[in-house]
Amino acid sequence: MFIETEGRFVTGDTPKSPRKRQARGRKRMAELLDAAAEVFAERGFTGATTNAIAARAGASPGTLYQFFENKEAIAESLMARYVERLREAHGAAFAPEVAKLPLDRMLDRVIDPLIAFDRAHPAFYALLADPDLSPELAGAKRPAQRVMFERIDAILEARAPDLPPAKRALTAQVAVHLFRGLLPLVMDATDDLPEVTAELKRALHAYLAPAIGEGPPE
Amino acid sequence: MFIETEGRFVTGDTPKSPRKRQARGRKRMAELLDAAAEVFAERGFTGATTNAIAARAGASPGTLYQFFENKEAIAESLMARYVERLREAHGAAFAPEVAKLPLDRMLDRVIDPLIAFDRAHPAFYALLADPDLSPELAGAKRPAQRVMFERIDAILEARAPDLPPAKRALTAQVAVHLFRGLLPLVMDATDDLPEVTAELKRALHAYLAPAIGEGPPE
DNA sequence: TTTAAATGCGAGCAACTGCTCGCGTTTTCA
DNA sequence: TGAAAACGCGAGCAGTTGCTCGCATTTAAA
Repeated sequence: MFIETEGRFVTGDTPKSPRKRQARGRKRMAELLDAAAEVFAERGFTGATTNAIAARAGASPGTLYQFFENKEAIAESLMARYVERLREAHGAAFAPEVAKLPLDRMLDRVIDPLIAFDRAHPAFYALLADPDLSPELAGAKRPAQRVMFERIDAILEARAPDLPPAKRALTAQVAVHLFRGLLPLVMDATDDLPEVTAELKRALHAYLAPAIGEGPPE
Repeated sequence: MFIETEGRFVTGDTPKSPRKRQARGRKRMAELLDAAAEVFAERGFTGATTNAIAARAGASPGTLYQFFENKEAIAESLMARYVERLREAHGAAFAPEVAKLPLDRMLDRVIDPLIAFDRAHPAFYALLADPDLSPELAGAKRPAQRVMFERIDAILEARAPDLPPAKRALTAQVAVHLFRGLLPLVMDATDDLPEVTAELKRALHAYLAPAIGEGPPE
């Protein structure tokens, strides 16, 4: 029926019978993903070694490959986990009511949790920012990009219903990239995080205000 | 006295005697850098193979390593070359007079050549965007970042002399990152390049206008 | 012309890395 | 309880990659 961890279908091939994971096995997978997050955050995707990930999790390479087809699959699973956590943790930031807030309030509600998430999960940022894996891991990155894009697009639709969809999509994409452009500053910030955050909001506010207005739509 | 291609000094060690390059040798170096630019653009830094670079230049690995200490040095030389070209080609975009233009004109003068340069030199973008090499190649990336930062900072100083230096530096850095954030869209754009460019300018205009005003300082 | 330095080659080394395979242990389930 | 399945190990394979080394050729200087 289905395959765990994004199993892929090969032409003319029935999907491999899904392996029945025991509680112990699922725990190991989680541990391996935790370890992978650490190593990816430290060395990036290409710099990370599957042996190192296994060792970090206190497991052997053989064990790792019992749960993940290959290195790429590890990153994919990790990204899937992040996307899931992002949805559940910050779906509230994009609740319908948010679209009715004044622009500055809205930005607070959207930006603050996102920054907190990125800073709490450096591997998420490392994988997203790494262009090496674009061809192979595009499939893993895309959902994460989608999450942000779609929700911002939805907010824009609520705020500026008259904006043509193409223009709205462009605006949403630009907004996402503006945010991501400042992420390096946000990630490196220490004492000056509040200032950098304020500047990020200022930039987004300035860009979005002409398109959707300062206040809520009447 | 000095060492070619960013020779480094090791503690308690006299710099290696600089090698006297012949015209033939300098030409080979240029060819190798051209080849490196192609391969870096196609595969990124880690994905690029020194053997592939040598082959692309019609040279052997041994020849390559006669001119470059190691793979990292290739990227460093290439970045140095780009920084030099950037300075000479677009120094005009940052001429003193530019600071006296209205903001939108100023952005045209600064942004258009930068976009043209980035699109003409994909390896430049590939190396700048690649986070893998951050630790090792930070030294090679920094000058490139500096070029943009310092000049924008200079413009800001001319336009808003009353802005505290710390605040001005932050604004300049944010502006650079906003630009870089939209670079992926700019690089991938085909038909819609004009729209993306316009959006980039819109964003920068909106962010900078409050700080330095629409028109030239009186 | 002589000679030392610069250029050039390419087989191949040493190290690394993703991943496998054989085998032993633990858990599930009938 | 017994077998099948899941879990676990780690030595090590196969492939890759940055880089070297011995040697040949070309060029610059004396």
